[in-house]
Amino acid sequence: MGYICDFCGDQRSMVYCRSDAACLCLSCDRNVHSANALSRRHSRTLLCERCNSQPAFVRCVEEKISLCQNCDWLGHGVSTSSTHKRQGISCYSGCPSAAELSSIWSFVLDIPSIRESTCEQELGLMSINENSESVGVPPENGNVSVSDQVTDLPALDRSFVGTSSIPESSSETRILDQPDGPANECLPKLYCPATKCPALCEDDNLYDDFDMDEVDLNLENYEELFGMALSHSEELFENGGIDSLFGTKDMSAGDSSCQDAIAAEGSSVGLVNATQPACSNAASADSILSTKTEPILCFTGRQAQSNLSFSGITGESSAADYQDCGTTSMLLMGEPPWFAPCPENSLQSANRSNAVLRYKEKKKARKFEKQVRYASRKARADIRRRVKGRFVKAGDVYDYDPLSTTRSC
DNA sequence: GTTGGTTTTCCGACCACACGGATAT
DNA sequence: CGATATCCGTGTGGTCGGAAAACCA
Repeated sequence: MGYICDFCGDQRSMVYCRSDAACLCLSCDRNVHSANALSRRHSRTLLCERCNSQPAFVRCVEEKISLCQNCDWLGHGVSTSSTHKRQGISCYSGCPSAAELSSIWSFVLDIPSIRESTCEQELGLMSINENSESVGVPPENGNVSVSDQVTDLPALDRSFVGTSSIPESSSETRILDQPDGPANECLPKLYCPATKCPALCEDDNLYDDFDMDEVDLNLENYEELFGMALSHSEELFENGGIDSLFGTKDMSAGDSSCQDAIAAEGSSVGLVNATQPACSNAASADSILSTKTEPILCFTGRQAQSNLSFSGITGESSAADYQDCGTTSMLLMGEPPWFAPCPENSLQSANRSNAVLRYKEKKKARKFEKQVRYASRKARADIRRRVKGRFVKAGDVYDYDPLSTTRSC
């Protein structure tokens, strides 16, 4: 596993894609993730150079090696090597060029295959899910931000390995500890711990059953259904919280993405509302984490409600995703969702009904594309002869031949 | 508004067999 | 300990049939 590219099986794998759970060489990474807009959004990071199977999240400056959390812990948890300087490794999406990769990972200049990487035509499509604050955004590269900040990762980072506690990175602490104020209101919006460091959640079984890719989190549906936080928050209060939302009959089991999406959003609104009066200290915030919605959505509250942070579940979700979601963004911005009731409730109700209608239509038209895991098997199945749709033994009579559409009987 | 019959939609099961992972040698 | 052989579970698509939903009188 690992080391050799999962796609071509030839080149040495360099990056890890969480969405595909695949180790890829740079060439295949570029090819695979330039296929379409969705694949471009896959969050990738360097592959751990020690175990060659997990995404790296730090670069040991002393040893010049990229390590996943586990290997970092094994290598730096004890002995004198624990004092090694380590540099956070950024995730990226899109199709970065060699220059862009070099800009975010200065150390990759040591790796010839990256120097050789070319994808100039895709310049500007890369986005970096940064481990630390952005320090510059080259105009020609849009949403690329760069940081080579070297940090000493505190022992605290390792303490949650194998536990179900919520990861708390140093950067998180840095953000959350900042004083409240207008200048900081935007920080939670940009902050997404799981995105910044996939490895932080990698060992956390808490998230094993939740995969953003699988549920295809559709933020557009959020806005359709939850465009008005007020009406929903009121409904949640009236109906006793998120359970009523989970029981919505409109949400068929097959449409798990919408269900999960709504669950996530509903949880965010509902929980914030329901717990807001008591959510003024760390203890109350922690209590949120113990609710049954924990696997779906995590909150990391530290100080006041304005510091409530939205924590993504997997590295796949990016800050940009949340920026797309008006309601969530509002929460992230620290604005109280329980703002004064609007006198135009009837109008909002009508709008909401329209939104639900649009959602239903959209849902009806929606088709889940089957994902083929093994192209070779598909190729074989495509040419196999059948009888009434069933495969038949080679040489037996058949009534359908995909190749010639002829019949033997 | 309710009921019963008809039509439409949805979804799981079925088939053979190459492939890949696990295990044994 | 690595290489090879063997075993066994998995996945693939078109069609069918039953269940559920939708529709209509």
